Amino acid sequence: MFGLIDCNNFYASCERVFNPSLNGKPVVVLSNNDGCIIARSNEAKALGIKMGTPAFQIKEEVARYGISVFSSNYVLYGDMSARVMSIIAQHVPELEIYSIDEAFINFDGIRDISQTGKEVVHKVTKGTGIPVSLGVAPTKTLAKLANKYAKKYPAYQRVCIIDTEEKRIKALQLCEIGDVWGIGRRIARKLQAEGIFTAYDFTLMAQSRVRKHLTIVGERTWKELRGESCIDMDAAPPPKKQICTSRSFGTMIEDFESLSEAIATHAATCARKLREQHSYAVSIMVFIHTNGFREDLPQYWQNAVLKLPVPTADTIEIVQYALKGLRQIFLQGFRYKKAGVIITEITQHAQLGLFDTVDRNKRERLMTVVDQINGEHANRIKLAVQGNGRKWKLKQELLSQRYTTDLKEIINVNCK
DNA sequence: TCTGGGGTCCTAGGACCC
DNA sequence: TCTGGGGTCCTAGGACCC
Repeated sequence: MFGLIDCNNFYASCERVFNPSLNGKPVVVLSNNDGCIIARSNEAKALGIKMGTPAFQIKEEVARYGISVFSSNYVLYGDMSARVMSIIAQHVPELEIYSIDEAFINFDGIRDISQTGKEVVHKVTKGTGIPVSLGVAPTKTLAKLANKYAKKYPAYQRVCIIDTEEKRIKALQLCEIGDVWGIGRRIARKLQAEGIFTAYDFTLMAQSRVRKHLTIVGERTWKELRGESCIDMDAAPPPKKQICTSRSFGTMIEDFESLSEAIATHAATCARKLREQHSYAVSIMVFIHTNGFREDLPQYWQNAVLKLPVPTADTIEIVQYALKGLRQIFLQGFRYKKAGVIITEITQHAQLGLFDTVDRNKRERLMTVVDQINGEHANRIKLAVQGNGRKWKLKQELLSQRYTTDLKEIINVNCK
């Protein structure tokens, strides 16, 4: 049996842990640059605040209902996530961290799943202050579904188990087709046009028709919903095949100087991510573009791909090549909104070059030391060309404190 | 004024090979 | 009317996830 445990309204819940006066009140968290809504408390959902809505469009509701609004605080959420995951790991035989707020659990070999499940949910909530829910079923897709019901119906007390044919069919009949894991907006619309409205309807389709119209991806979902497990546990995720770092700017920028600071910073982040998974970049892509929403302004979207002479994870080298790419595509006279670096080709083996002029052993030792220091104090060591980001940094006007990772921002309790 | 960021997988079609 | 067959690799685009 598979379990899916996930944190309820994770980012909003993190903000509440350190600010209990927000309990019972509507809370929303914004995307990078304070752009749009990416997390909502139940109270905010009840007010009809939709996921993905641009922040400026809900100004009126914020004032009228007293909604608390936060910028994303990924340092805080990442740390809270690690705490949640480590508590879960203490109670179950196998754990697959699926995203910042979700994990699959392998319940094989556990005698009383209901008892263990309830215990895990209780321990996490007690240990971190983050409410979680658990769904259990014979396949991952059904576990996702069970999780939805664990959240939706209070009677389940946050743990819902689909362990009989009767429960499986009931769950499928109550589930709209678009709510199934693996069925997105496009395919949901396509299926609805053919008269398929629930997950149950979908499982009654002929396998050949599913295969033909939805490819083997849809076929897998179809099988999983029928109780045949096709998606296994993946305890140690394989190294990434592509690594991307990009950001929109807080304000639009025009000068090459600021753009190169941003590109250098993103390239340095990519290099660090590469080293974390012990990989090397074979080729990289640099892109810049203007603000597509501003139809009144001249537009420019461009990218450059560069092959590295020798596969590398060296910050200095990757930054050099990224800036070379930027020089190839930069044009004066546009107001840029976003820039990024993508490592498009990755290898696990550093093949040395015959005409290589870089002392790679020395550089690797240097990077190890840099990573060590930056591991303790983020961004303490960086290249001068990365600059200070004053002109292009993110907009984060509503940021909460990094309560758990910075002594200077630790929670302050006044006892009178 | 203001609209996120980082991934994966699959397919179709073209280029190229023997 | 007629134009091999079978295979690989690459890329762009589409779909999905959180």
